[in-house]
Amino acid sequence: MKRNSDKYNRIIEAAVKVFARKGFYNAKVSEIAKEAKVADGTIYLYFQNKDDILISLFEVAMEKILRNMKGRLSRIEDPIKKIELFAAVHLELVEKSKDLAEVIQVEIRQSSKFMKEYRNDKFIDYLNLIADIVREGQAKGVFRKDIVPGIAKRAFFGALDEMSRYWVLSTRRSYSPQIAAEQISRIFVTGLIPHPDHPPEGE
Amino acid sequence: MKRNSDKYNRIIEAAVKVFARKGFYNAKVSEIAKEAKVADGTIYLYFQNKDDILISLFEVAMEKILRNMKGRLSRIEDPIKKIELFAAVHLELVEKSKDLAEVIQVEIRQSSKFMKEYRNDKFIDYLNLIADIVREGQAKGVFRKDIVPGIAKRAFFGALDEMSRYWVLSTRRSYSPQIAAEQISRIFVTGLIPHPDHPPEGE
Amino acid sequence: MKRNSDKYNRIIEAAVKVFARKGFYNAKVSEIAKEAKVADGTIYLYFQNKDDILISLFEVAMEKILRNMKGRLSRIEDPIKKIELFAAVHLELVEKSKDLAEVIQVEIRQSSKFMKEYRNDKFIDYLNLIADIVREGQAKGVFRKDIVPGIAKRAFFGALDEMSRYWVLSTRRSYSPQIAAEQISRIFVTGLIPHPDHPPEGE
Amino acid sequence: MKRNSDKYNRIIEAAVKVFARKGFYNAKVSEIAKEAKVADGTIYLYFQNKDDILISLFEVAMEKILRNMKGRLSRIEDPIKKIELFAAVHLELVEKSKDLAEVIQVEIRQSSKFMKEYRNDKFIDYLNLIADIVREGQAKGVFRKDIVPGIAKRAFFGALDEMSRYWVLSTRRSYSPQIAAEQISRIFVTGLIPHPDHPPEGE
DNA sequence: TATGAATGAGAATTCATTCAT
DNA sequence: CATGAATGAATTCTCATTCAT
Repeated sequence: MKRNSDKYNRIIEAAVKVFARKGFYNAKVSEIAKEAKVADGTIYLYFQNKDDILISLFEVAMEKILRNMKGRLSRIEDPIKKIELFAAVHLELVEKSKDLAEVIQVEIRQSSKFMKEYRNDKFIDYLNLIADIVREGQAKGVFRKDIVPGIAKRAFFGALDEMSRYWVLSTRRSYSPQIAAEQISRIFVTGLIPHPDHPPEGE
Repeated sequence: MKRNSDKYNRIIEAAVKVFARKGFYNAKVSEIAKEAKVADGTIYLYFQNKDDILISLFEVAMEKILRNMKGRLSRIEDPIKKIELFAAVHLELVEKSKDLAEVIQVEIRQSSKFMKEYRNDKFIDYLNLIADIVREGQAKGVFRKDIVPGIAKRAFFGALDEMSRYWVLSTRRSYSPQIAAEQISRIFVTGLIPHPDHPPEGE
Repeated sequence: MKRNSDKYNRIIEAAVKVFARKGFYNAKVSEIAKEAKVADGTIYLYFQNKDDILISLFEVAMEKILRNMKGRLSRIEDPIKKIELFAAVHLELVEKSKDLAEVIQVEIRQSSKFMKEYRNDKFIDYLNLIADIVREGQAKGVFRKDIVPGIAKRAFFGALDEMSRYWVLSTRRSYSPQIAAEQISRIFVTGLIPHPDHPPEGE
Repeated sequence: MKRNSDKYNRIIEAAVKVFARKGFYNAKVSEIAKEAKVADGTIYLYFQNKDDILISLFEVAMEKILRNMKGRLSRIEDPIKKIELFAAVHLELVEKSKDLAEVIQVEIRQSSKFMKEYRNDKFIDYLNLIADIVREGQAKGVFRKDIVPGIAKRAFFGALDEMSRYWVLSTRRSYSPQIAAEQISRIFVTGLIPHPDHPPEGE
């Protein structure tokens, strides 16, 4: 419904704030309404129910994130640089949109309800960007062929995601997104073992 | 509370099942009681409230997991083998205790409520097992020194954890725990780039 | 809360009936809702909780009683007649509003909870109407000066109140409010001992 | 059951404390048990249920109070002195046994439940001690005959009782029991109007 | 479209009472 | 007699959702 209305977006934005603050189950619809400066009932003109707010919020956000990431990746050739870019962009985004990151991280995943009943295509697409990079690297002979892209994508995403969770849930933050991104992509690209062809960067 | 009785454990086990099936917020205390074959009120002789069931469950489980993992790691010297073992043991455990894994994954680690309000020492200890391996490897000159253990531990754990989430939340399972563990530790140890000293697949 | 609606008053009136019938602790909120013909939840739009219903009920009633009593007393000069009037009005009110009287009598007083935690200003004001009459009488030389108004007010109110309790809690009623009021004020004004200047009234 | 057992009395005494502290409805049987240093179940060997504790407590106490008051009154001839004695003894007792007084006052006498359902003979006997004094005074020509003893007894008791309530529920206490007793009996005996034969203050 | 008062289903928790030991 | 772990009925209050205005 009316996805472009001003109120639709206000409600989404309000929901991001409230869900991040309270968590999905402890957030009240009336609180979102208040934050969005609309009446409680108005929310039900734009969303079917509370669940639908969360799902819509997620889809709208992932749509944007996905488009952005695709665009940025398309301008690069080197699979290694793509991996590095993915990490950097992902963690910057988390850094810039803390509330949104928290909701996506915590609330969407938490609801086994959603993850089980709801086919999370956008998220799968996002993961597959990584698998595509890996496959591309393998085709180009840059990446080793004994790594399964379907596992590598989860491993790489999981690594970034755990870093995000740490930022999102703890108040302090020991490492900058740049450093974290660089470290994580370095581990993935060259591994923990010293690599003759790839001496550590910047040293 | 009187932890002597077997009722305490029966309730914990019932809670694992019910939380895994329904999620924390959709699980009813009376359902846990029924599953544990005790009266509703009995639960409150052993736990302060619903939250306390979840937290206790987590602590009891992490205690055991932590002790087991420590024991297994202590019998190995080689940091590379330790990384491989960690991955294998972690994923086997998830495989063996699906319900428990799901509850820990989804309901506790993903819960803003619990992760924000409650100091999760056991989990931190678990993560630090990884940091310790990395540090040890660096000290022995086996691992590169430009990797920050505090980031590596999260990256490695996150990779395993995302793999688990996939198993736990999807019904099908494309890869065996053994293969996943082996792949993930390979990526971490040697990276995506072909490594002259470490040809693929243990040859 | 929105006191404009007639629902507020309907709930108060329903609560008076139900509390009188069952007592505060044995009254169910759902019963009050039913009696007021509103949904259970509606009560919580107008009152914070069950306690608040009782307190609000009390304040609303005392407000009215206090205003009425003040108005009636202000039209009289003679302190003796004021004492007589107070007794008459108080007991008539009890007679006319049995349920309300019972709730005020029994439920509010009973709750040590309420009487201890809740500063019962309206009731104190009501008592002080009596102290004022006594003081006025002493100033005018009509009442003896060796009586402490702060004790006399409690003695007089207590006498009326015990009479009320008797009516409210027993089903039968041996004496009319008029006779009781007249007897009690007579005792207070002239005492038990035959008084030369004040021969018994009406004989 | 076993009214003379040590435990019976310990439970009664514990109940007095707990009911005074929390009120009947907010008092927990287990709390009484704890205070009495017996097991929860033991209470049910001596009392049928929670109500029965309150009623028994009341009967035991009234029995004693009644016997004491009767004994003291029987040693005096003058009805005026008897009135004075009654007031003094009643208020002293309240003073000495605060908890007990509060429970009788607030929890029993103010309880619709108990006062409606339960025929309160001991209390009626106590009130009738006053009626008897009045009647005796009237027979001896000391008290005026136009006062109805059945009303006077409630008025006098109510006056004392309101004074007690004040002490019991407020923490401070403005007047000593002696002064209050003396004032209240003075009002009852001679009234508010200056009385030629009875100048103030016992002269 | 927008409102927000009203609804009422639903669930956690308490605690008097029981009964096996 | 005494215990206290276990029971489960019972009730307040919340909050997503509706619908008359």
